[in-house]
Amino acid sequence: MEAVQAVRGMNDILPEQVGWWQGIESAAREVLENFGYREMRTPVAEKLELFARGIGESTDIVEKEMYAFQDRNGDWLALRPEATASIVRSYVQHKLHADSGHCKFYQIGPMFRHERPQKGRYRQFHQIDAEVFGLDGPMIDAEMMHMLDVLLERIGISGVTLNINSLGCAKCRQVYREALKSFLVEKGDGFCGDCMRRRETNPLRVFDCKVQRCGELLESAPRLIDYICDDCRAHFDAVKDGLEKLGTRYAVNPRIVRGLDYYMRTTFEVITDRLGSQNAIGGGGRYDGLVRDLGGPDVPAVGFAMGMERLVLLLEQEKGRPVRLPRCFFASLGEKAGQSAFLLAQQFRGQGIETEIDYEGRSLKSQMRRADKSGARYVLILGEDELARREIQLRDMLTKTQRIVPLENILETLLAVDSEK
RNA sequence: GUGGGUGUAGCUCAAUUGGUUAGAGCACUGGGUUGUGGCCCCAGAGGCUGUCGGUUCGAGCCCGAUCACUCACCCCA
Repeated sequence: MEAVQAVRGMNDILPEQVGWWQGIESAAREVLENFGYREMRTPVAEKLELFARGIGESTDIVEKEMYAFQDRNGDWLALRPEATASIVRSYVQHKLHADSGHCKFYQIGPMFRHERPQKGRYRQFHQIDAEVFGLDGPMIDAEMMHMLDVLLERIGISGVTLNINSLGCAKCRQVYREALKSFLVEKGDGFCGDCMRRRETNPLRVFDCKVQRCGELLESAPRLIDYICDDCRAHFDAVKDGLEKLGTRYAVNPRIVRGLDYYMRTTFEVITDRLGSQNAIGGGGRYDGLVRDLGGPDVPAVGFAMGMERLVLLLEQEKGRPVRLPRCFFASLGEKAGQSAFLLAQQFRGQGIETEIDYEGRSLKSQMRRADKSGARYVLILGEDELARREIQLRDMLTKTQRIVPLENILETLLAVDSEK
């Protein structure tokens, strides 16, 4: 009988790793709530149309990476490839914009893209996602990036760089696109095949190219920064000013272009050099037109997403795994003592003391070995002799000291001994 | 979707030019101590060498296919 395997690119997170995940999630909740964000949980599947409209028909995500399928009614659905479209949909559907001036939401959960897996990139992956609706000023852009900085520090990740850029608004970007396009045509066939193709489909993306020659040619390319209109420039300057006042270090990087259609003005990425070619651990930007495009009011918005797998990979490089250890381990000899130990262990757990026990009636030596491996600080040994005398042995595995305690006092004694340490 | 690399015990890896019964370390189980952990010693268990086909007297090793993993491209978190 052949065993069934997990789906390609969709991974189990086993107990020995789950500590990282719990740490990241609790840090994220703490920091985001602290900045006024509230959690929202949307379904993992949506109407296919939502993503097609929200992310952009011509993006790679929509064109070839979506988990799309027909349900039994024949409706086209898709597993969400990112969270923003869903959150916007929910925001519009429940008319949350009626509540107050602005809204801040976050969401933590799995996303799905049918790509070829590699290091730091999987078909089911997890994101921490935050969105703000109703604010068009630069302060929130700066605050959001600052929050990202705070969050990463709280999680315990260092050595990353915040790169920022401005894409301008629809108007100035149009002017720039034309200028860039004619530059690319002028330079002709010096560029790689991919860039030649991008020239027609999405010229801005040439800045993402990793081919060295293309990078060199682009040195003299027109810069978006020089083309953005006065309003956009003022916005960008104010974002940078805000970051400086908040003490958040950043680098202006004109190559931060982002793959989703809806971005405008501020875009940013948090980059690391320790993850191979998947170097972005988080990214986001402003998308003022999207809510309207998805049938809602004309509300400005900013958001970001962080890749949790990539955070875990970084944490693993830096530190040893966090392991959870039981406090107590019950060892017993004989059937009657085993029963008593079993009931005592439940009492301990009832008091919130993490407790493990041998269930199999093994030799004491073997139980001690297991106790040691479990990492428990205290072992409680109950044999027939102790039971007859209404006593129990309390052994401290660290100090290797052992004492006899009356059975009815064991809980209080343990609590007293443990709190001294 | 395209290209490279790798598949041998739970894990990390050996196995001479193709040659008899595929080994080791770690981990696991038991014992050395009638009831006491780590170190040490002894023993045990654990494998269709990813799968299918081919070449050969003979394949873990060579060839083909397939699957999986992995890295990179593309793209992105």
